[in-house]
Amino acid sequence: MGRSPCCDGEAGVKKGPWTTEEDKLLMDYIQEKGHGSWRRLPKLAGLNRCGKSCRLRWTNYLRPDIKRGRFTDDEEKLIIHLHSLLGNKWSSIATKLPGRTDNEIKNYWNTHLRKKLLRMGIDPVTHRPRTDLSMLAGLPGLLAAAGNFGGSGAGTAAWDMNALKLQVDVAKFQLLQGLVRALTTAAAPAPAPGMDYLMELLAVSNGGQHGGVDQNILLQQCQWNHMNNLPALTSSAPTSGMHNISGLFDGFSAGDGLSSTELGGHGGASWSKVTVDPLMADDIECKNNGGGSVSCEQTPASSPFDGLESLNLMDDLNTDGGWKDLLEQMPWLNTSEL
DNA sequence: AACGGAATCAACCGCCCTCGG
DNA sequence: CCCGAGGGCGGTTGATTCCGT
Repeated sequence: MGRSPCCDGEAGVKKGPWTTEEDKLLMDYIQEKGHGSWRRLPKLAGLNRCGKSCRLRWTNYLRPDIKRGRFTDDEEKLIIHLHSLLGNKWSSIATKLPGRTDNEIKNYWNTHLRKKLLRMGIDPVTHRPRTDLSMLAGLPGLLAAAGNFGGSGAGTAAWDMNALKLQVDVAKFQLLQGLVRALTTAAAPAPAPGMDYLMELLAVSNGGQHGGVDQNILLQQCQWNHMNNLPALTSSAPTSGMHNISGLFDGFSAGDGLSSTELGGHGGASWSKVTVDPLMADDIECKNNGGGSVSCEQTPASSPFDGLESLNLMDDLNTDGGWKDLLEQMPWLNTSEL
């Protein structure tokens, strides 16, 4: 089809920043007569601008229902979540944030959120850990060196917190999270061997300090009982928007750098193949099969997001013999749910 | 105080889609 | 069905502001 002829060949049409006089002319005209045809509007309103420029100025700046000022935490989380589902569909995302324009959201994403995710080790395109799985190769060695995993109870050997801090990244964090979840639900002898150590690693990887993560919250998040402790990834009604979605982040926003989107949205989904889709809002059915085994069914064929959040931890584990070896030291651990 | 680089965001560009003739 | 006008969208630019040195 080619380019629109709009604004082409209109020599002498003004470009650049709008003056207050121009703003007033545009506001007055639209408020009195509506915008009608954008192409004809500039002439009728007495503006030396192209229609497209007028439309942009109105929709992104002059419209009376535009909300100004900082994005709230809830808005920020909603944008991240919607972006994980919709990608760069800024106009679609904007429809879920009343008063915000697609341009504003796009700018905010590019200047703040994208960088924030990158800093957290999350790929802003895929919303998954920037997983260079080769990085994981060293972890079993780390574990072996640091603690006495296969043997008698929690590891007690001295280990270098700072070295671990450097080496345990977000991807590892998620695998560790998986292990902890498995540990908490398997029919393990009590106390679960290695549990303390893994919790310690998680704390380190999440902030370098024991207090980096509320371990009770983490434990809750990791437990696998009837899936009741999973965040409310879906609801059976058209999502109540902010409320429902912000629930995904409960308990994980306290300045630790990782929200439960990362913990629950990715980690959780990776276990259960739950499709995280508040827009489609399909029901999910989970069945407790006993013995820590839970099966879930969802994903209507029509969902455009089928499989979007699916990721099989076992694939990751199988790519690395070291992890296999590690798991073999925990024979009581049922990995079938991974 | 001056400077330079980084961050911000309004505005523009160009492609795509829809719809009516 | 074809074509073109009009509008919408996502990507990019560049002027301005902020911030560290």
